[in-house]
Amino acid sequence: MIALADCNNFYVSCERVFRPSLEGRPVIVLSNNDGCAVARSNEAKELGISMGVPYHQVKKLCERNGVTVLSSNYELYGDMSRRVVSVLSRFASEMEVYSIDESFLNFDGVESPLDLSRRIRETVGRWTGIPISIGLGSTKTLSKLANRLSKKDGAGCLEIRETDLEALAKVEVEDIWGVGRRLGVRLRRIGVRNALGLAEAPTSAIRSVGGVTLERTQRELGGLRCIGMEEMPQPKKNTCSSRSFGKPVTELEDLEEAVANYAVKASCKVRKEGSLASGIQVFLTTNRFSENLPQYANSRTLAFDEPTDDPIRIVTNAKILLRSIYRQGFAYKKAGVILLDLVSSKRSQGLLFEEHGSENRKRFVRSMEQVVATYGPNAGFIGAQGINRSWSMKRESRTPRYTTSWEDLPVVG
DNA sequence: TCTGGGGTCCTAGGACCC
DNA sequence: TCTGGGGTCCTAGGACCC
Repeated sequence: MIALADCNNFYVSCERVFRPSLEGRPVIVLSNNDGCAVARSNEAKELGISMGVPYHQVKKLCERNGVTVLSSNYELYGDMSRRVVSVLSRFASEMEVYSIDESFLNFDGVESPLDLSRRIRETVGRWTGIPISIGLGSTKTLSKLANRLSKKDGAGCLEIRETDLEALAKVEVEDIWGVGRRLGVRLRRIGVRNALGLAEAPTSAIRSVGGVTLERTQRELGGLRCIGMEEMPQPKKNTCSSRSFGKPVTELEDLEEAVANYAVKASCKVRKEGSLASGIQVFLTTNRFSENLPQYANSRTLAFDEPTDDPIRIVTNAKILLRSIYRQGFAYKKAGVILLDLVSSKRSQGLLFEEHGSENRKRFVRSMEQVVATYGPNAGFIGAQGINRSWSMKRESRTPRYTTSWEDLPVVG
């Protein structure tokens, strides 16, 4: 038996832990740049605010109905996620942290999975303040399905069997894990409308619609395990840092500043993972929604002569790539840096003739990191990152970092 | 006016090899 | 007149996930 533990309306629930007055009221959390609604309380869902809707489309609705609108606070959500994971890990010998708000737990051999689930749900709620739902099934896909059904009927914990045809028929085809909008359309075209339909369709038809991936999903619905548990997070193959700008950017100098910042951020990520990047890609794009404005998007890639995590080298190359794709006369909306083909720093092959002074450079980077860790990001940065940062994103109503910053600790009494 | 960010996997097609 | 067969590797694009 596999269990999927999923936090309810996760970002909203995190906010409510520290602002209990938001309980029972409509709340939404916006994506970066205050762009879209990415988390909604049940009350907000009832108002008809859909997942991913651009905020400007529902702004009036929110004001009319007294919806509390918050910018996203990823420091808080990341920390709350770690807490939930640490509680969950007490209850299962094998577990896979699947996303910031979901974990799979292996319940093979557990005598009464439903009882255990109820206990876990209660403990997580009491120890972290986060409400969760748990779905049970013989495969990952079925546990996801059970989880969805449990949220629908408010049970909190629910088990599904592949033989329970009635339950399978309740799940719309595009709500199945692994079936998105596109495949949903194509499946409906061949008469598959829900999970039962997918489970019972001829395999050859499923394969021609969605290849081996969809065939796997079909077998999982039938109770055959095709997707294994991954206890250890696999090392990343690429890492990306990108942001939309708070307002359109036209000047190369501003773009260079922004791209330098993304490059530094991406280089920090790979250093933390113990990886080195073999290549780098820089991309930029105008606002694709502004149909009446001239559009331009481009990207360019280059390979390093040896894998690296050196921020100065990465920034230098990022700027070279940016200049090669920048065109004057466009209002840019977004840019980003992707570090490609990451390899473990332990297994990396160096150049035959080592660059002189590279040890010093490494020591320098480490010292810089310590300075920033101790005194904050403004205590030391590369000149190319700029000081004004007029392009930086909007984040108008972020709550304090209650659990990760001394200045933001909540005060009791 | 305003529309997120960060990932993975699979497939088809082209370039190239002998 | 007749124009092979069997591979690998890379990339772009499309699908999905949260």
